[in-house]
Amino acid sequence: MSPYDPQSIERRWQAVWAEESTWEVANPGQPGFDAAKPKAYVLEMLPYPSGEPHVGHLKCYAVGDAIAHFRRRHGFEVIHPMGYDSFGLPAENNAIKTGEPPRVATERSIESFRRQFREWGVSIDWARELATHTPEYYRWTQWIFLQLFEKGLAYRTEAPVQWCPKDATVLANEQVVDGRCERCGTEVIQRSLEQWFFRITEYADRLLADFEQLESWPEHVITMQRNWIGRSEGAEVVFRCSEEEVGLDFPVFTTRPDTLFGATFFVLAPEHPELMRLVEGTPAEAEVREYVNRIGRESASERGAEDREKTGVPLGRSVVNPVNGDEIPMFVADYVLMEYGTGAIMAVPAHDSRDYEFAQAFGLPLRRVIEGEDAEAARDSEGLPYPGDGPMTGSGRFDGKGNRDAYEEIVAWLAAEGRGDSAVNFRLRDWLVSRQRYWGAPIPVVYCEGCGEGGAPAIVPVPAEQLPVELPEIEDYAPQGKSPLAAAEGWVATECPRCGGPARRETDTMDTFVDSSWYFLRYLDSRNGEAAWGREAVDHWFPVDQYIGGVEHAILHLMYARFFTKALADLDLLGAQEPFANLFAQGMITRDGAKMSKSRGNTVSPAEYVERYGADSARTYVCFMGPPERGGDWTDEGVEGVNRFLSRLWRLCEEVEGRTAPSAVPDLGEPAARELMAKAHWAIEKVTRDFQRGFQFNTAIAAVMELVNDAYRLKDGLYAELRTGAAVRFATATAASLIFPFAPHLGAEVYERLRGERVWEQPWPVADPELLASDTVTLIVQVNGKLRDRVEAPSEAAEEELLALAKASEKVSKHLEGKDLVKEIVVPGKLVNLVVR
RNA sequence: GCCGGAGUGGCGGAAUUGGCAUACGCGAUCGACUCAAAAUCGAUUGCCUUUACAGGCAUGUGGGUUCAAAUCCCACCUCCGGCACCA
Repeated sequence: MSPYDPQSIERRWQAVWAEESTWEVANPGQPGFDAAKPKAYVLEMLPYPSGEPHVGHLKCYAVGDAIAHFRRRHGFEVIHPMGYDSFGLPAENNAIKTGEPPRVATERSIESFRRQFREWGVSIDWARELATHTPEYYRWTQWIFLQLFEKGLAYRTEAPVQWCPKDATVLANEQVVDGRCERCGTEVIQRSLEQWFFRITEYADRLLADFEQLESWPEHVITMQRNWIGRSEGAEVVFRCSEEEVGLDFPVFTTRPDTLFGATFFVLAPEHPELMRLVEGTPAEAEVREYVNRIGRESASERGAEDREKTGVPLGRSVVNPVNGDEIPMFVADYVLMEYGTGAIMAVPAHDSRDYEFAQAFGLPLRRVIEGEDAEAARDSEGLPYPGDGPMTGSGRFDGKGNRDAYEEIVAWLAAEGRGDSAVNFRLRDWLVSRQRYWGAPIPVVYCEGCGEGGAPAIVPVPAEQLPVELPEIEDYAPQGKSPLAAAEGWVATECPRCGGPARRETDTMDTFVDSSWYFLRYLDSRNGEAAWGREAVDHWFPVDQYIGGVEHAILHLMYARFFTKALADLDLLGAQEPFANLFAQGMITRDGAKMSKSRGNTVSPAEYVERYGADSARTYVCFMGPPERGGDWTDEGVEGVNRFLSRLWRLCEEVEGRTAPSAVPDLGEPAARELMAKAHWAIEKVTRDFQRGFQFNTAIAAVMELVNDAYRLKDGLYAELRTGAAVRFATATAASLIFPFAPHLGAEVYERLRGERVWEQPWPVADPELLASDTVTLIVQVNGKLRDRVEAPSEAAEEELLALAKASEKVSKHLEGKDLVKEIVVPGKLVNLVVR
């Protein structure tokens, strides 16, 4: 008997799958396309190729591959492609440090990922492979940009933006975490720059509403996106700064129009565009200017600090409260944010904690307009600020009404007067997509003086037939506040496609999240040189039936991809509104309880384990560690345990092959054989159910382990007879069949040896209900809910019979003596509970 | 502060959704094989009392519903994740 040698088994099957292109599927209209088969699009998030794959990748693709195999064997035509998200900052930063062109490092890394995915035995349709940094791909990224531009969904404007001084680039709001750059951790500063945006805010309502259309997404991912979009309902109300002063209208957004009568002052954000106009030439000007400059120099995290004192400067101006005509003083203060609402607020210190703090600091009056539960206390300023509900007070004709009712009436009244209206506000900002970096897809527009008007050059899109706008080779990748592309003079200077005159290329590139917002469409027709995709292919395969990836992309990538899908559907380029019907968010693997990082030195290299124990052990282990949606701590002992199980299956196979006949039919008359057969069918049932109920792979694998353990325990007694030995062969082949989605190489090997067939071509086994049902049941007999005895009973027995058997037990009757039987509960085939007093 | 998720052995975690709590794996202890080790195989492994038979107590805490609760209800505690001066 030879020992389990994963290396040779795995090499053998990988060669078969590569030679036979086993996992390639045809598109509609292509030879080999089977229209009768239902389709399943199984997709894992594409990797960012940097260095070598890590355990997170192993887990993601192990989970995804198990699902793909499971669906295939349920009769689905499974499309399971792979690609690389190969543009991005790390490759470029590496280039700045080492001088090695990003393309070279990236392609080396892709080669390593590709090789390892093959070594892991992942069932990928390699004919569809793509990389986002190739001109064949980014040509279409640029084409999509132009489609959005034509629709007005891509636009260029000057805006205050988040700027990372270290990476010398603008960041999307989503890439700023705690006021720091998500990538390098440097504190972000605010700058005002001309930038390209995608109008994702136009889709805010649909992005919220269409959660309904999703089949199965983790609740917390939906919640995170919902929080991020941050829809709030309220009213926009106009406060006017009188003609005698400056004659300007200041709209504010409020979620509490019911507190309008309580507004005692008014605050503008330091970035508010009308701010300087209000104080120009007044005594307040110098102080306001100094305040604004000081705030401008502060970082986002300083400004957002938790226990920050309220600061501000009075403007010496006032606005009129439209509900009561009161003149209230204006301030500038940094607790008001320009990015949210209108950058101006009405301050109601009696009912808002932030306004309250500011009022305390500046000695401003409070005005209570909603009584709390305790009307007595409401007379003085006890319990303020009060955020709750109650009857109105100090609000003219609304006094005495509930504040919720007053809310509606006040909004209606303002609308009738033309001083306000109900309004909805979102936290979501438009998506800033331009980056002043080299390693990305160039934005396909040129600036033409000749076509421009009034001195400003015109933005002229590059015509689709001239795409791609290829990224030029450059020598210096270091950013100098503008894109390194700006230095490639020969590339920047071009011809205007509209007038033929001299023009200059846009030197910014696109955020890599743009590349990954549509790759799942390109897979469906990745060799198409005429279009981004053929409509027939997309209509057949799209949307993705099962998407798998880390939670770290719960907001950014997933929301951008949803936005793209909707925008492309609106352009009639595809038929679906949502890209991912089902989402599975895998948990993170840690080592020694901590996140893996190079600096901590606790990284796990999958290649090392694949070499030592085989890909099957490594893959099965990451699925067995715990529920895959949760994280887990990697231990070497754990991998060894799984390896032990697989080699036990291997030894069982070797033994069974030599000691049983392939054609023998298991004898169900022999109790041990029957027990083992029943166990095999129980395992089929269990694994199938665990798959269907949210990919509970840990328990599915445990069931196969149990089956193998039982086969091991019973085998020696069964080999004696040909017909009973057949049960061991059956159990072993079944175990191979069930473990195949996790350990495909060994699964295929064992199955082929015992059955002479390729396991992936076999339908998923179905449990025989007759074998699952047993002749006898073990009756659990309880007295007053406490376990007293276990009694064997025929499974067909009637209720009275079961009761009689239960009472006949010696242990039970002991507890019944001298007591009244109050109630008898019989759960058929399971349990008898006798209630006594 | 708001929203979401979770608390079960020494550890990762099971429990057919109200019916034998702790499957499976790790770790630990003992034994077989061996000159020895590795590998493998077998046994034990929630806590307490008991030589044993047996009994009692255990699913974060306290209460409730029920013949029966890890599971349902109420209150509380703790941990993790997301958002947060968002008007």
